[in-house]
Amino acid sequence: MNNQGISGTICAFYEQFFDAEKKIADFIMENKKAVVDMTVAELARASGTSDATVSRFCRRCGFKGFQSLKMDLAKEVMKEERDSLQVSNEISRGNLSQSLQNILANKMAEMTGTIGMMDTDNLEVILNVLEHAGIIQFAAVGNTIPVAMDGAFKFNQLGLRSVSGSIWEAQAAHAYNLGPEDAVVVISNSGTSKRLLALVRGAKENGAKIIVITNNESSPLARISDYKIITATREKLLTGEFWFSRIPAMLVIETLYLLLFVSKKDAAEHIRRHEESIRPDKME
Amino acid sequence: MNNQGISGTICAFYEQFFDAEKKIADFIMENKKAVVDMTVAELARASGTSDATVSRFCRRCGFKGFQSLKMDLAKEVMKEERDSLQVSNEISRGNLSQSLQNILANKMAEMTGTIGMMDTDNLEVILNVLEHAGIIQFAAVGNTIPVAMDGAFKFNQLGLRSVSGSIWEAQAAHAYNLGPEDAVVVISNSGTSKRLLALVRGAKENGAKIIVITNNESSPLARISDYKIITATREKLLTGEFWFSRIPAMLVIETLYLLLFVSKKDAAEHIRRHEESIRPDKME
DNA sequence: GAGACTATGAAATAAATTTACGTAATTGGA
DNA sequence: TCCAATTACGTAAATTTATTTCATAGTCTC
Repeated sequence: MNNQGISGTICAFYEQFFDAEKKIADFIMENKKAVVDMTVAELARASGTSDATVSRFCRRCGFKGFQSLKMDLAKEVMKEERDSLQVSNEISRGNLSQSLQNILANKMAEMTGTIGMMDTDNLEVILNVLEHAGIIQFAAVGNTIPVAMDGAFKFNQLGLRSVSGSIWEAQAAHAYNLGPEDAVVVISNSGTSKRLLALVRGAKENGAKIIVITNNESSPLARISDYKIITATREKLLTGEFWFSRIPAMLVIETLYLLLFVSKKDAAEHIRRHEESIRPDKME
Repeated sequence: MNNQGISGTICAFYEQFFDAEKKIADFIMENKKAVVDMTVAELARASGTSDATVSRFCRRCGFKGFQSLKMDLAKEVMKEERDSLQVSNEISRGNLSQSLQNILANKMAEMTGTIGMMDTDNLEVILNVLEHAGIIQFAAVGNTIPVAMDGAFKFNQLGLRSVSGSIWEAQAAHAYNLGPEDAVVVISNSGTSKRLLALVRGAKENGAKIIVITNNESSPLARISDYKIITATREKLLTGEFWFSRIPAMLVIETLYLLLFVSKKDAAEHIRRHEESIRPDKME
């Protein structure tokens, strides 16, 4: 059974092929992409040979049959496409298709980077803190507030008491009421927000544990916190100017959520009840 | 005719599959590599269904037939191999390192699927609508509200007037005030929220353009909307139970944002001014 | 509980692939 | 030059594989 690319096989055996087989080989090499959607009969006609020869050709190349060869060809086409796909930061309305691929590549890199930088020991400790916290406050300012809200939503669904808010004063007031058994998850790309820093200081004085999700390892917020998770946001690179991607922070939240979900025994039941509660708004 | 990724397609259509079709979908997702070398009959037996159902399944996913689906699957397997993205659903506290990789792989697959299913012509039209809208309302309910808020934040930064809110009544009241020059971006995984449907109907009666971001291609919201972008959320498969990933929807928002950013001449200036306005809260 | 509807699998049909077989062309030895 | 022997290759039959049809069992509705 063949397992190493048709092109290679064809080239290696080319001289041993009979005349009709060479015709088939030539046609495949010239029209890989089209052959993927052909039947034996079509390929036979297109290459000026016959069904039988095509079928025999596949066997002689080491494949189980025509379908098997086609599967291999499909993979090869994909491989070549991928290789010729150079990831760049170019985004334009002119070439939407390529721009989408570039955006995707950048987002994938952000996610890979974020997960890659996670230290499992550190993560383990953070998960423990969260699991045993009295209350978890998700804090953020500006356009990161949606991520904090999402965190509170998700954690409440798991059965972990959580709060968040869009008004800084209210968030701060709440933080000042926390105690040693509680935890604050601060989300801040830059890690330099004075308001979040004030909030964190207040919570810390009361003994609450501080977990920060930030893009900036050595920022004031990162330094003051007990535990940190560093994200790999790269919009600075993408547009040359500004941060705005919420995806890495969101990924961190979803990751914590998933890991807590699998270890918390009653999590599924909590989620089921939540789903039940929102069912009346759903159709069907 | 389907042109991108089975995983994405399966995730997007999963809810509208019948029971037997879900069995097939599940089996394919779990055994991609093996399915590439299977016949219809083999897949039917392996998934506990029948030949007829498998064949119908391929059609319903948008493929020309079983062979066509298999070609696509072969390509996808290759793509994942190249990215060394062996998507596994195993998540446990026991092996954090591996679990992180599995979570990452799933998230990457969600993103690849979501971007892959985007049709550039459709996207072009949507970008045009957004660029020329009088006001853009981002609407959502429940735990998707953070995504809508993020959308409004980002679009305002670009200089595109946008609103969102966390109170449904207020969102609905606003939607009823829109006119033909305005647009509503509705975000709903299931696409079945009665409240969002009511909101959309109101806006539509006033002539506003409706753009939906949903995981469910044939949901009531998707059908009533003028334009749709389908996401490939796969948490149903990941935990076997519930949807909760906001990342695909967020990716759509960020993608629209980036594409509008590069085509809108004054976008950079708008963002600069916004950054300036929040500087006082930043340290250093 | 009767009637309409529909999801599904068994069986029939259709399509595609492989195998069997025959032919024509080439080779080599008288 | 002519007659086996060989063999590359195509036609057509056989087989495998995929799709469509149709009957049924289950669900929903009135």
